Amino acid sequence: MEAMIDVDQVASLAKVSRATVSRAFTRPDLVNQKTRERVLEIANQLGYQPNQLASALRRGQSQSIGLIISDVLNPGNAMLAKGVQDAAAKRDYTVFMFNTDEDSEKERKALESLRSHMPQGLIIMPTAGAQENLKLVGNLPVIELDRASGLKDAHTVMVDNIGGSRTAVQHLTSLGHQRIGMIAGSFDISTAVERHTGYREALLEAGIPYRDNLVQIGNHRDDGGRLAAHNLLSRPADQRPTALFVGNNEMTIGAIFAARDLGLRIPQDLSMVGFDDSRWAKLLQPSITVVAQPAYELAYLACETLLDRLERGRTQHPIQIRLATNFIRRSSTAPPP
Amino acid sequence: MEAMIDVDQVASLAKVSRATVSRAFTRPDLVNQKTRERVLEIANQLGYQPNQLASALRRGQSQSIGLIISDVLNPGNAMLAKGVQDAAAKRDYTVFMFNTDEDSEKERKALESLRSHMPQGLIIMPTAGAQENLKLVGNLPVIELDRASGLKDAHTVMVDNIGGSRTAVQHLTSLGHQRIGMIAGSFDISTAVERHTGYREALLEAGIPYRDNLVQIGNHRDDGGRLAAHNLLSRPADQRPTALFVGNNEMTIGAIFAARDLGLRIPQDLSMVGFDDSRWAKLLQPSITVVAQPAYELAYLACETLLDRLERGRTQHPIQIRLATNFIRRSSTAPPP
DNA sequence: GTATACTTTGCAAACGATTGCAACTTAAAC
DNA sequence: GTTTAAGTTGCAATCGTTTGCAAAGTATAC
Repeated sequence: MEAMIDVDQVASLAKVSRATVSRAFTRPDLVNQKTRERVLEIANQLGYQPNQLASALRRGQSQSIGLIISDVLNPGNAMLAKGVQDAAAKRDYTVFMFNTDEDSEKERKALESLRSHMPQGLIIMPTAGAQENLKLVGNLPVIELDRASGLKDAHTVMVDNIGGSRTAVQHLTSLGHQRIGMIAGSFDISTAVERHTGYREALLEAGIPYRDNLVQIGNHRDDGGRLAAHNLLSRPADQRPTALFVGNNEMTIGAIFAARDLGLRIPQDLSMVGFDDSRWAKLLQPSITVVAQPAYELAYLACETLLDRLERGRTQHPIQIRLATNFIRRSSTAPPP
Repeated sequence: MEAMIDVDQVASLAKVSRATVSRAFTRPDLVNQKTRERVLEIANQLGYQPNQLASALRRGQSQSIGLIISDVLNPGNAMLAKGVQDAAAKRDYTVFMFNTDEDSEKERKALESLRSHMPQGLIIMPTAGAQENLKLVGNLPVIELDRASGLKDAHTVMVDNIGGSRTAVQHLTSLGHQRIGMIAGSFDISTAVERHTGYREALLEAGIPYRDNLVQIGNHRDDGGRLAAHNLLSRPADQRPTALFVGNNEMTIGAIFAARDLGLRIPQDLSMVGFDDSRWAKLLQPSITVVAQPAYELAYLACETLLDRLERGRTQHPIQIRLATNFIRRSSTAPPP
């Protein structure tokens, strides 16, 4: 940064004290209209801007928040990042973003790094190790986004995973499917558990017995989805599921590849519903039926909630918000063969 | 943040001065081995971590950099963000990220906001207004990523757009195409100009006259691509291009939709090559031939270059790096009908 | 023993803002 | 005119570090 200009330079040019300059910026009501204009004018000419670092240090408010997500490369997460950024920017906060890649150790490092920057709050998509890791940040206001760490009294902003899954599976049962497979995420993540619960509930509701061997756990990435789908789909035709419900977007890609590998046509031979909408879901032929999440709104809301909490003070009870999902029927589902 | 522990608390418990505690962390060589261990031990017990704000203020080094990209929702940009983040994290810098959405006004605001946080450097994917906006940050070390603002002596890290486009169009001409259309980005962005240049060069090389009416300018988004493609593809068969080269990933989506709208089969009726690889390009049937960019490496390199420059001091001459693109032939190209 | 060099420590002044307090100015009330 | 209140300003301490400088301690050489 070039030779920074500080309050004193503005002050001396405006022939006032350092204090008055500061107040001209932060407490307009406390300084005479005329003086204030003069100060602002000079500050502007000099290109003066208060040093956020110094200000933050003195006031104990950094005007920034932390954002920890699993991986911006996942479009859903990118959406979350954007939502948080936009909401923060609107209220003049800046955000420090970190990626964990689903790795608790990276999460810990991120939290350590974050801590020293004195954020005023944190929005986090917790990894499996978050309960432990979050101790690091003491009583920093935290909002858990998209999933829950399991921490008691946590503030959470999530979607209705159970309801979303149930709708998806209801759609399949109502088409007449009986053998519906699921590719779930690993159960140390709350969303995976909830989506699986929704699947069970919908089956129950339709009077279809739940069968363990129709559920495969994947690693949340496409290769995991492909493996899991292979496992389910390479069974003899009378045991093979006629429909697949996949727990997240990346694994859905894997499942599609698996179906192609095995020469199964969607939706004639196999119906498919994924969780999370995406660019390609709409673009593929057939386009993929999905449970869409309001990711942007979710993140925006989480951030607003956090900032409200910061500015208006603590709330008594933990805030727990659930947003509804949106079922989008496309062309990847049909009655069973 | 909970009641923060500061140097003084550690100091008094360790029975040393504030200065020694500080040095135990930052200048290990200047403090006695034994003392140092004791201090660190106590600091650890207390969960002490130096306040980055205070440290940054005193040292005049914030240990952070700014990152301004156009839109993290674009997977290519998300990749850039990730690359920068990873490179920065590895060297203990944190990054402030802002999105401009290609809007110069947002860019200006981002720069203002950034400035007050005293970053030590900036990596920016400049908008059309960047030349003007960048004046705001004085002589802050800047690296332009992915495209050039046009500023004299700027440091840039970009891909070989001309070469990449040329290869793509050469591929088309070698298949026998004569009427090759292009959907270009708007020419106030350097990449759009360069990609168009590559297109011209390849045509020239193949002895095919350049025709202005085969080039359409799109708005970089899918709707722009769709519109532009409609314009080119709805011409009578003997004037309609038999192949399309599209200047970025989003517009390629639009072009694909347009082809579908018009009932043109890819690649039988129309060959298509896009710039930028993506999830869906591989997934679609037919899969799309593309010019892939090493986005992650590009960003990683840009960040390392910036940090080197910060730590090793100014370089004499502006750094200008070009990385090669990677042509990936898939199934969307074939000889003309 | 003293002189010399080298480690190791502490003191106190920065960094650039904000803010409680007190002093001063001006206007209003009587 | 004096008293009182409200509106403006400045002084100086403070936020939590880092660091130049000098003092103190320790080791080595003579």
